[in-house]
This record gives sequence, structure tokens and C-alpha cells, in this order.
Amino acid sequence: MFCMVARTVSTERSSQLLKGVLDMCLLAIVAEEPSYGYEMAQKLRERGLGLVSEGSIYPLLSRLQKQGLVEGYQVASREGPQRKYYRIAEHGRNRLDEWTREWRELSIGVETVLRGGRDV
Amino acid sequence: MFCMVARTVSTERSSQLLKGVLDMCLLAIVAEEPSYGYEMAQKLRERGLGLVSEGSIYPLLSRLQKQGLVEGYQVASREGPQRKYYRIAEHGRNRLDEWTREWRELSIGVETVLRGGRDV
DNA sequence: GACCGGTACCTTGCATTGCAAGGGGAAATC
DNA sequence: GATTTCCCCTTGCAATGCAAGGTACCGGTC
Repeated sequence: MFCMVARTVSTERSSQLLKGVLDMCLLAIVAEEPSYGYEMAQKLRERGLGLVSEGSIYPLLSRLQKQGLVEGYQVASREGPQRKYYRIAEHGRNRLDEWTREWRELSIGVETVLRGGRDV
Repeated sequence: MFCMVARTVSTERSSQLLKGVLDMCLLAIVAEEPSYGYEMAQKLRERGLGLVSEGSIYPLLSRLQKQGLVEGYQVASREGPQRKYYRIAEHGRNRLDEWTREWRELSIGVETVLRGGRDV
């Protein structure tokens, strides 16, 4: 009843951290194997990115498709409406590599700053 | 003359990754020892976050001050105009810890996704 | 056959954040 | 006195993710 407050990890704040990372994550999930929006949201949750909302995912997938990084196709389902699957495109795989590199560079930089510029 | 193009690592993209991270970084720098805007920009550059622009730093510092996370004070300099130093406030130190925790959580989550949910 | 919960997708309005591009002024060096 | 380095600030602007809302399909139950 009153548990909905409990695990709001810190939504407003953390959602800012997601900026520029979400599209990379979706691309990474699709690179592994084709998937559809609803399932991607679940996977993100499983892997510790529970704060991602569906409202962010669908527009993003459209954008990725428009950019030619993924390809979409319809598949019927026995447990609900049609699913819109996405698979990664050649172009998307390269982009994912770039983004991953940039992300790691930034990530290392941030850690360096957090540690006061000492050691690694 | 035409060298300004050379090291544009990938600004537009990477700047998105900074969202929600920059204030934490500034706080971390100030937590280490008091500093001023211009110097913070240099430190960020040294530590691998060269893409940060001064235009982002000054408004951010004002915000941090308004939120009571840092305190500002003027100091004369022999090598130019007055410097506006900032030191971390009690409240800021706690906030930095929170933000750091959240950042690491997210960071781990992203890595997990990038690795396809396998291993750590 | 009416209803419900889970599945699955999408849109609008909004707030936050960082940037580029501009400006100004102090001290030192030439 | 002109230039350079230092040091601060502001005004648009664009990108991104969210909340909140809506639609619709399906299988099962009553």
C-alpha cells in the first residue's frame, strides 16, 4: 500500500544521468538479439537500470530506426497485440562501438575526478 | 589557425553524456580543496574531461551555491582579476556521497547492459 | 458476452541540462 | 598602448528523458 515510495531510488536525479546513455543501451540490447520495446524495458530493469520509463523508450526506438541504426519488423504474439521487433543494422553496430568507447572514456574521466585525480 | 577542428573528440555527442555528471564533478573538485571556475576547468581537462566548456561551469557554480552545497568568497590574485573561490559546505559533502553512489550504480548498470547481461 | 489483468504500443507537454557565442575587465608583458 | 593571459558572466538554443495520459489486443472468468 505505502511501499511505492520505498524504492524510488532517486528518480529525478538519476534520470539526468541517463542522458545520452539510453540510446546506447537500447542499441546494445538489440545487438545481442532482436527485441521489442516492452521486453527491452524489462531487460533494463533486470540489469539494474530500473528507472527507465517506457515513455522514453518508444520515441527513442523510432529515432534509432530513422537514423538507420536498427530495423523494425512486426511479429504476431499469442499473449497480446503485435510486437514491433527491432534488429541491429550494420551501421548500428559501428555506432555502438563508437558510443561504447566514448562512454568508457567519460566514465574513466569521471572516476578520476571523483578520486581527486589520484591513482587510476 | 585551422587546428581548432582537430581535437573535437566528438563534442556534440559526448556533451550529452555529461548531463547530470558535471555538478558532481565540480563538487568533487571543490571537496578536495577550494577552487575557482577557471581552475576547475583546467582540472577537468587534465583529468580527461576536456570537453567541458566554461559556459557550463559558471552557471552551475551559482546553482550549487544557491543550493547551499558550496560557499563562495572572493580572493585577490596577482595574475589577473579577482578570483571567486568556492569551498564545499557540510551539506555538499553529503550530497556528493549520494551522487557518487548513484553514479556508480548507474555506471555498473550500463556496463552490465553493454556486456549483454553476462558476468559482472 | 461482459469484464479484467497483463501485454504492447504511442503521444503531448514539460523540466533539466549543457553548449556556443557573445561580452567585459584586471594584471603583466611587449 | 597593444596584446596576451587570466577570470568572470549572460543570452538564446537544442537535446534528452519523464510523467501522464491514451489506445488496443488477447486469454480467461463469470
